[in-house]
Amino acid sequence: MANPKQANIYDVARLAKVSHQTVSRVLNNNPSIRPETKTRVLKAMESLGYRPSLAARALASSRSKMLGILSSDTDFTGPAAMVHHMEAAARAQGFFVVTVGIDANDEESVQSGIDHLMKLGIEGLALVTPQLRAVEIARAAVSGIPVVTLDSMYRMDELAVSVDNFAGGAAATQHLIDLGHKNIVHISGPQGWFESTTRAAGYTATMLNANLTPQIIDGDWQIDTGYRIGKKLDIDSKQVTALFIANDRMSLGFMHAMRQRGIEVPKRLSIVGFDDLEETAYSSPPLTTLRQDFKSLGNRAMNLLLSEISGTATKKLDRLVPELIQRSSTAAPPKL
Amino acid sequence: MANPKQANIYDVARLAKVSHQTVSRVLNNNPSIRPETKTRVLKAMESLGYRPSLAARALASSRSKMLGILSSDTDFTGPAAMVHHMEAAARAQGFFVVTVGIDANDEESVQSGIDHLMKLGIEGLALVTPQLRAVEIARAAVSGIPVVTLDSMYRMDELAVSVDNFAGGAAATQHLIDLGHKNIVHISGPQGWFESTTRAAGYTATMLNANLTPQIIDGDWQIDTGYRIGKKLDIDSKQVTALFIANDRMSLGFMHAMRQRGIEVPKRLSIVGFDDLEETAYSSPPLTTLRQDFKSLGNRAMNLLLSEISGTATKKLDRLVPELIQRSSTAAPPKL
DNA sequence: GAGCTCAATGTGAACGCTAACATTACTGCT
DNA sequence: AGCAGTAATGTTAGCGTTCACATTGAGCTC
Repeated sequence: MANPKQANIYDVARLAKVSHQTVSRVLNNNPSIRPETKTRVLKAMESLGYRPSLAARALASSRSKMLGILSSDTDFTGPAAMVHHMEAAARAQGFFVVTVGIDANDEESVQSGIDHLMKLGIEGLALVTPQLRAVEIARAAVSGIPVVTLDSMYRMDELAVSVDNFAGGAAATQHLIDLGHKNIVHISGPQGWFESTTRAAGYTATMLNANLTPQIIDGDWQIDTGYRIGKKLDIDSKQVTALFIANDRMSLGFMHAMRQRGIEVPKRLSIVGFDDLEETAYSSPPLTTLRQDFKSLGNRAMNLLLSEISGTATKKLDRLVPELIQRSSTAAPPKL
Repeated sequence: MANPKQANIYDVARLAKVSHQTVSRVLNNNPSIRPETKTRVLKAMESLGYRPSLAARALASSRSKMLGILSSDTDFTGPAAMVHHMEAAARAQGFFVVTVGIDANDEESVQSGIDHLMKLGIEGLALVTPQLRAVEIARAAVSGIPVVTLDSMYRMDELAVSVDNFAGGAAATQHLIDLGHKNIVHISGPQGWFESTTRAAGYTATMLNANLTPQIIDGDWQIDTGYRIGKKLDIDSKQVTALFIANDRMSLGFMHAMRQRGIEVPKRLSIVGFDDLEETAYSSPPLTTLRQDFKSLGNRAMNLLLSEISGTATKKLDRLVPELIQRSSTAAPPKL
């Protein structure tokens, strides 16, 4: 209970009647230590309430055990879940994670976030910033440590875990085509996001492949944007019967507009979202969407990074395919 | 561009033709340094690309510049937003934040999370874990550094920033009473959460004050629980006309059940939620709820913690009152 | 112009660990 | 018995800062 002063490695050594180096060996699980000695040292540590100083260790070994995560849009469920699971995975291996939230559209913010992390002497960095520009800045500012990107497809020679957004976009579109829809509109995410362009590309390719004409409306992920587009979209004269909307939040806003306009989903209009937010199963109607496994994404990314740090890396890229969750916002098209 | 070896304080000193201590003084903004000397040193740093070693500084000064956040339910918007803004506030003052995500219902998880942070030598800790038990464990395991709690009301002599959940619960209830409702049911959060009990207390007090009978159904924050309660709640024979539901997610689930049962909100039943999730404005119908300002909450908590660390603390407690956001899920009761 | 003060800077040690090399004490072999 | 070889442990020297104290020299007083 006494806490006059944190014990150091010498205090432990003295109590265990060994040299401080032996204590250090116990600390680092050096195999050439007699089990008997080891337990003696362990006991001494215990009785002194010894805690190794990370700072001293970092200074002497120049390994900080620190990892950085640069994350934008941390308030959203997806990034938050990824970051959360990355932290857990890192902690399981004794690493500390400093997460820095940035505004990915503000280069200054990205740069200062990176600087902050570099000051720390991180051993690895994870980028949870889908915006192209932010990734570029980060890559340029960082050298000498491995960098893993999540949810992006920037350069294939780097470490990356990505969702196969192309496949997701294609699956969404194909699902609607299979139901018999021909006039399918896509509301995309903002420019400059990997997810946006890739989902849109999956949509476009699938439409063309079925001899249908792609029609894309630019969105920006915001729920309100989905709502506003929904309010003014000319559905009848264009005979639109289905939409693939690039994320669930816009879909929720869009469906709200449909309710207000008295347009029935899925009777008149089918809708497919993307993300599988939790509330999406409880919306009116429950939304057909593509599920992303953020937990797995985070875990894989962190393990990639850790294995690169420890030099045991085998593969450098990992990719997850989103899964189509079919609910009641999609049905066969109406006869027009 | 060369990067043979990170320059240290002696390299800078040599180049600037001063002693290493003078460099250190420049680093720490010591006032007793001649401006002329200072710029010379600064220039030397610049040209060497010097970066002070945090580890060495921590070792020598025993100040780590590290802060810990212990956070449960990090995937949810509220905690995620708080953590995010706390990090930003800390970074603005040169601190590094390590956020550890825990399962607050698993004592083991709480304990190991704390241990992890203590190893780091954090200078302060923030608890974003509303569960009573987790806060207790944390308080017990930590000594010698300031601890701030968010969103809780554990011990009034500690640092804490809390939402006045009592006032929030009371406001929600009063709003329904003002509309003319008498038979108002409350669906609460889970046992063991500060928010749960306090919101329920605000409800109960307000009901009693109006000579009405409180009726509480136990919930657990989950959207599905709201749905299931909604599916089976006996509304007619009990002549329930309004509910105050302890959070928005349960409200969303509940309203979904109402739609399925063909019970109109707010015509037949008024509903008030709590949190003001973003999607809540776009639900069917848009939900009347109580808004919590997570950004402000996070900022205030961090500033409280930082001022305590630097010894400039003035006040120890801060409290925010949630704001009633009136939308279309509440109206006057029907004539039954 | 000797002595004093104070501002500006320098010196050496300490922080708690790891790295690299040194020493000890067994074991087994001839 | 003597010696090599090796398993187990010890010794010394940094790592890059800050801290406490020492030194220098210019400006002032009398």
